[in-house]
Amino acid sequence: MRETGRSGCPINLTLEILGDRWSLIVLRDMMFGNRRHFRELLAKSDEGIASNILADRLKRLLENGLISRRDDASHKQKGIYSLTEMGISLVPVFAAMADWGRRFLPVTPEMSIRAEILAEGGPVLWQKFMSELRFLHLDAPRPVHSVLDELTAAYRDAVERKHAAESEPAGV
Amino acid sequence: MRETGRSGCPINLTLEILGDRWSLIVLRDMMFGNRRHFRELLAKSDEGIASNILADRLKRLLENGLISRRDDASHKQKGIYSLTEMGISLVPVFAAMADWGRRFLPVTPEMSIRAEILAEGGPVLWQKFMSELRFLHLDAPRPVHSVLDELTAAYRDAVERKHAAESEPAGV
DNA sequence: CCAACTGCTTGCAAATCGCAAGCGGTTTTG
DNA sequence: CAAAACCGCTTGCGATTTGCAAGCAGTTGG
Repeated sequence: MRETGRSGCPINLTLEILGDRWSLIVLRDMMFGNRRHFRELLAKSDEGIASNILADRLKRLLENGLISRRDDASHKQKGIYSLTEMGISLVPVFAAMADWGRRFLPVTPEMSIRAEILAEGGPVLWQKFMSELRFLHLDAPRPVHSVLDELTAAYRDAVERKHAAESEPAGV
Repeated sequence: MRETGRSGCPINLTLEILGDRWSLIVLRDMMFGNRRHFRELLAKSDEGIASNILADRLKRLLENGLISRRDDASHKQKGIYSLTEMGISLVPVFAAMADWGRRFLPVTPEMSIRAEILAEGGPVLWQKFMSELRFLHLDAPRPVHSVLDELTAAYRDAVERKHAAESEPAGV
């Protein structure tokens, strides 16, 4: 996308790789939604990325070393995308961005519950989550506790509470 | 730039505001370089933003509440841009991005010294820095210690060391 | 055999980008 | 006090990127 390196500033270099509307969305879905196939990333996204954009971003993320790709043994056409250590290391960035977003932007409660947990858990929880991602995406041993399950369960609870509240008569 | 909100996810909403190549560059220069005028942001940037892009980004950042603008009393044409609390609160995001960039991308040593200090200082240092930014950009009282001076001094030392090394004969 | 699905590409109009020049006005300089 | 420099910001324009829809060859499951 961009070929001319402008400066050696770490923030600038980070933005040259991730500074667009979709790259971090793709990584978010891989990281927090455990979406590993093209179609999963394409269809199950709340934001609706276009297929050509997704293909382009996956290519760029591959080239930049944030993700890797291998063939799915059970399906000759499927490819499985995995986070690399470089991609997994973005957890603190996501945590900081999500915490900022939930404090200053009109987020929905059920979408911000995971950001809240990550903010409260702090770096200790982030490290646990990163260990789990190394198990899911690399060949690291399984950790004793699943942060992803915890986050997903909290999200589902929030969605259920929302639906329950919506089906109740107003004002109760 | 973008008008359709896609989802209430905090990461998505953050990217709708800041997910482009230049918005965070502008905020970085205001925050770490204390650049407050249009021309300062235009000319003294290592990356060379175009003037129309800068004007557009300043407008968007104003609309989204990340910065404010007031007239410069000493110069009828100048406007002074300041970070709001919303903008100052991006310090942890910058720290996380800068730390990630310096670990995985080909940064130059003198440009990454500040990222290193911020990473080592952790949240305690970030809070000190944010207090200083509230003094510089809002009407908060002056803090006892200047993190910005510390960062700037370290950066200048690194630049001087670099120039000294370059003027030496090779291999010494 | 066939419908559904796989990752991914193509075509195209619209939006955005980077670059250069310029604008009316203000401040500094000689 | 006039010329030069500077101020924030806009305009024009060609090149790139985006969003959207459709489609492709190959694979799988019923």
